[in-house]
Amino acid sequence: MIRSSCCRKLSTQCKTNAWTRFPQHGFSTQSGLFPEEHMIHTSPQISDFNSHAYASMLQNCIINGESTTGKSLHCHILKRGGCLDVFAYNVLLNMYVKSDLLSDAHKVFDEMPERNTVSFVTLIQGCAMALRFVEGIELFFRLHREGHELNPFVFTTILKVLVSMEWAELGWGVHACIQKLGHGSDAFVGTALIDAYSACGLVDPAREAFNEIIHKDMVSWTGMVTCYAENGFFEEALELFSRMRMVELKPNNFTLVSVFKALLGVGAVDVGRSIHACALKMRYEMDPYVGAALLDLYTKTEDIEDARRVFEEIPKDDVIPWSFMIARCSQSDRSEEAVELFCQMWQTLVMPNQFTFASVLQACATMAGLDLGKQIHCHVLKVGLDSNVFVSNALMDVYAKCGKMENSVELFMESTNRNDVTWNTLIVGYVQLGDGDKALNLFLDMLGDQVKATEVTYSSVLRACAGLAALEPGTQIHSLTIKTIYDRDIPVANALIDMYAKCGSIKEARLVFNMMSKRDLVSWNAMISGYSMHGLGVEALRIFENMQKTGIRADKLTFVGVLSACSNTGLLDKGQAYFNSMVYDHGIDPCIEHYTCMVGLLGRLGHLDRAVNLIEEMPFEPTVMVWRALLGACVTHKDVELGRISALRVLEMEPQDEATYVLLSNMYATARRWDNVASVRKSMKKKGVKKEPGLSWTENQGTVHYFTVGDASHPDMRLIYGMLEWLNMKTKKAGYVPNCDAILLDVDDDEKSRLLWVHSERLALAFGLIRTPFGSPIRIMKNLRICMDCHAAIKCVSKVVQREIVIRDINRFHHFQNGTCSCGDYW
DNA sequence: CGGCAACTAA
Repeated sequence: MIRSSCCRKLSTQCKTNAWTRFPQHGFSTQSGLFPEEHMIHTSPQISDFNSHAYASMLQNCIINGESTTGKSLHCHILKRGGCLDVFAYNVLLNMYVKSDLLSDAHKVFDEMPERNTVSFVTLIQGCAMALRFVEGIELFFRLHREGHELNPFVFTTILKVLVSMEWAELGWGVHACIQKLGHGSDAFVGTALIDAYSACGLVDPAREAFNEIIHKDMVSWTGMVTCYAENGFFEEALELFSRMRMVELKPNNFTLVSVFKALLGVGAVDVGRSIHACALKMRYEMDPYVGAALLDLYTKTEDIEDARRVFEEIPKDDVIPWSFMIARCSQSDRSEEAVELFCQMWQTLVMPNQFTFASVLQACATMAGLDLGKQIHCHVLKVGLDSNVFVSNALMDVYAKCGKMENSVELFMESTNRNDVTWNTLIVGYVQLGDGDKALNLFLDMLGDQVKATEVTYSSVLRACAGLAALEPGTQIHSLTIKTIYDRDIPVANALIDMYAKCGSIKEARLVFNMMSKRDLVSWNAMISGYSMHGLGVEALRIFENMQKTGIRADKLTFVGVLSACSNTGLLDKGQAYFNSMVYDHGIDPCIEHYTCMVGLLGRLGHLDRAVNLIEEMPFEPTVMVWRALLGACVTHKDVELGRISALRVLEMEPQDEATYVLLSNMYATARRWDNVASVRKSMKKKGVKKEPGLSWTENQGTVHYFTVGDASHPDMRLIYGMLEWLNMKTKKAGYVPNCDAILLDVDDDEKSRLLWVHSERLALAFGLIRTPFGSPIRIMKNLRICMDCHAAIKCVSKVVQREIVIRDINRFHHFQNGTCSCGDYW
């Protein structure tokens, strides 16, 4: 009687707690799986405290996922002071484990009057589900210590835990134990072993485990096929699959997934199609995993139509097929399609996840679709995924690629989750927009924030250095890459070659190139165009010939380098031959850059008529670069009329291009057509052409020293002007005659000569001569084309002072040495 | 009363 009243009391308690708060999980009369409330009091089994009845009711709770009901049953048992048998306790334990209530499970486990192997295995499962692997392992040891039976269930369970922990050492011990007990022949244990070895990439031991299984079932075969497929043994996977069919085991959906993966690995799409047909016959086409594997197969082999067909067929109530298609479209340059799919998905009410957003935003970034990006940004906020690091990185990338760095920075400032990609996105954004200074500052902040720089970081900041022609920072970053071993990364090494070449250290560039153990197309292209921009055409062509021997196929950019090397060096026959070879041997359609090189090459050697013919013949509208190339040739070869036409074409496209006015004026002056010189000056004034201030700079001991024309602001100015006086005297003696045509101002020749000697590049040169040790090269950068007279003067200086002088102007590098320049006086 | 295998990926 006492028991009964307790029970009544408890049942009302439970009713208020469970029934009112969770009506949907309460005692369900409709399901018929649980007795109605009054039945608890009247049921004879329960009043007799029948463990078996509780066990079966708890089992029903597990099947139906009714943890609340299970809990109240537990309450009943406790209140009645009842003592279940070990079987019923195990079911109770399992009920808590399956309801993700590990601490309750632990409590039950501790309170059980006796435990058996099943109790341990059940709790270990719970620990594994809650990712508390160490606890699981401890229970395994305790099970062993307390002398419970080590049956196959124990091993399948513990092997799974070990795989999750990636604890191989203990795995071997467990395998030894399995063999000692002879459980290796058990299909379940054997398959768990296969999976464990597969996860470690140990295919041979997995195969041994497979061979030991006496009665191999479907799962064992599939496990082994999967092991091969996962570890890149695609042929073996397919071979085992066909053997499996010979023993007349029908593959299931699991098998098919691995087979499709293996087929993708060997690129056998056609076989894939026939197995796809089998899958249809076996009605597995609606399995989401099979669907995803098929999408994987068809999208990776560029067979988008088949992929689309699969996609149309399979169920789309899950985010994965959508994400899959969107991701693959974004990655394979079908951004519009990716966006379209995203819109469709949005309408089906399937919730996009972080992957979906990251992928569709990637498509937006590729398309530079700002409005679209903003709309998706709104969706991201709505869904609350804006704090996800992948999504916010992708958003930052969209804004950066659309040139909206301020928005990108804003997101960066707000972000609470940052990783290396976050920093890289911003750095790459600045580099792409040509803001190298900001990129480098951000790199320093990144290092200060203890974020590890990656290959992407290094190659980007090196690109920034290349753009800024900043040799010293570039060299420092080079040492950082060596320290972190990232210098062995091909893109980083390629960026180093480019950086050294663009900073004037072509020898260092070659050194990096030589040190590379593996080179790709970009490495060769970087080296070829590096030599080309330094006027070392013969070296460039030698590199190109070596490249041919490696079997790496040349592309458009390779030939831009090769042809500009010919152009910069004046190798007409070779240039023509390479141009033909490009078209006929390499099957590359010439683009406007190739034609520009050829126009420059013909023009440089005085074949102005042929250059004009080529312009007329080429299948493109000539760009400003083409006309500039022709203008340069006209200046050199004193063809005033053609030069005038070329200059007008340039000015039509870029009316504010001061350099062109200067060239035009110089040309007229050389031809002594003074009235034309005056009209050029007039039209410059009329059009309000702003002279871009000429700026030259040189690095010295970590500081960049800038000079403008006639600059007197540098602290070493007295020394610099002293040096210039001395150079003036020495070069005059060595035969240098000032070319006053380079000065457009209407002043007398003495004054013109004086003005020439305060050109920014000469100030920088004088500073370099004062501040650098004898014998070391002097590197100067200029933001405009080097002036003709400076070019002549510096050639002379290089002989007088016996120093190598490297000047990078807006077009190329000039290596002055012993009275000559690597450009051969043509640039 | 307990155990083994498969999907996207910035």
